Amino acid sequence: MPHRKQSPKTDIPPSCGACPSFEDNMCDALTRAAAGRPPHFLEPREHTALGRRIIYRVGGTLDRVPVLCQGWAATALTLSDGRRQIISFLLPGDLMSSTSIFGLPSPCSVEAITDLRYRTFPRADVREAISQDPALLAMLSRIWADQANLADQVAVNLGRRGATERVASLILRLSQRLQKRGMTQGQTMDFPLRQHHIADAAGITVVHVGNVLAEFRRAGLVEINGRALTITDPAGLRRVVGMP
Amino acid sequence: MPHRKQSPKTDIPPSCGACPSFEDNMCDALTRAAAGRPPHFLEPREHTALGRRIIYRVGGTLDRVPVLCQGWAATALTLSDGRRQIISFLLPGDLMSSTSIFGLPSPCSVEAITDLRYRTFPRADVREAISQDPALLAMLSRIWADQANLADQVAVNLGRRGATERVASLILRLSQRLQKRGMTQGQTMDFPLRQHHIADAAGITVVHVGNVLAEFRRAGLVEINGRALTITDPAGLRRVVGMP
DNA sequence: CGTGAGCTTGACTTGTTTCAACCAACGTGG
DNA sequence: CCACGTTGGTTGAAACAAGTCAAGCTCACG
Repeated sequence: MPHRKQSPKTDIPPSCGACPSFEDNMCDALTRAAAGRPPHFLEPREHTALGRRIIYRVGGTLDRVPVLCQGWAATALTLSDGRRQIISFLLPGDLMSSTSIFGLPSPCSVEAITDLRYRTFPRADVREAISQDPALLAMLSRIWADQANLADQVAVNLGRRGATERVASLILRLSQRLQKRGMTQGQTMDFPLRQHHIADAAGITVVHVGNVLAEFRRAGLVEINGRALTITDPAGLRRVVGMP
Repeated sequence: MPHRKQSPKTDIPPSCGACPSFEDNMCDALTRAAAGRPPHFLEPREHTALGRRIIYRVGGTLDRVPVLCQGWAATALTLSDGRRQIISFLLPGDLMSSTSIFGLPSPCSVEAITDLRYRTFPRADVREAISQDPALLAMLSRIWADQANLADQVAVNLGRRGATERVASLILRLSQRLQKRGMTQGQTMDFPLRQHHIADAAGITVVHVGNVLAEFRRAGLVEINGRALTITDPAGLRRVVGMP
């Protein structure tokens, strides 16, 4: 049979620490919250996953709270006829399922884009830590608010903007989030997304994504080489989405 | 100058109690949480607002937590060039701004559709009640999960469905939410939305909304008379959104 | 070397927007 | 009371954005 292997030559380095440090990194916060507690309280479990794999299915409940440490993932929803919408991209340091904290069913599936490394914390411990530590609750509320904010932006994008605006805003938003994590080199960043990821996130077809990106390249706005993306004209790109 | 009056012949009845009782009604929950507490703890303030008025602006912070008791409102985001996206419709019993609980800036504006009655609770008290009562925290988490769920559905709708599907799913979702509140009479419900509200929520133009609704009427799916909407063929409408 | 995943390009079709005119209902102010 | 302006809805024709279909390309893998 033809090649079914998912991600051939990858070796995932061991242990956290690759998890970038930034405001509201749950991995950091929970690890710190475990200090001075009984031995196995909040003890994380380490996991890895291959690219393109579905990690959590929609509607499922988890008894551990997962935090992404390395690699890119996406949360998505698929209609019965196969149409797919990517709700958000998960970057290192992101909580992978906020509903898991309260044992509620997940509203969307989580899928690996690249090979991943992630940790899971026992739900009961997380819940206890949150209800005892006001700072943790405040952080959780900031994460919630952030997600709501993002969801609202996604809604305006999908509902009220054209294809070029959507793709531009997607790239800009990713760039900002990566910058916060110190994962950019100047205007260049690691960019493992295939065009079909962009299509499913922007709510347009793969073919059209190709056209839009080609247009951007011709206009000297962005440059994509292999798995790296460079924003050659940040101001121009921002002008595309109407944010001068 | 011509008539600037907003809602001519409305009289808003006094006091809560119109607030429908259903799972996760914050108004109820907070009122119950105030029982057996010092006199002014969690004491609500009553408010009214006229239809079409903006109640809270995007980016603002509130020191009181608002809960809608009567009437319909919408949360919306407007682009600099005037394009508008309605994120969600607020129905009686809904928390009007979940970020207000933690004093975080609102990601969207809140606008009255009909004349409204709503109550606000002091933020500090709400926060204290939540951190002391696990049941309240659990309820908040359910509300938040519900909103995330809704946001995800909105994203699929806007990103991956056509106009007719979007409008149908909008009507169905509203009908379900009203049913939960006991605000429907059979398949008929009070429906104060104008076509431009539907347009801004579904991410299409007013003209096109008119076309889609006319098509629904011709197909015998829904009937709109004045301010009442009847789903004449629920199964048929569900079939439109691909949910048999 | 063969295969499949991913990207590019072009021609054609479809869905949605835009523009425009028109009507009905309603309040308002002369 | 009537004439007027506004809001909300309806309809049709033309313009446009995006989708679909199809072919050809590269490249990494097995």
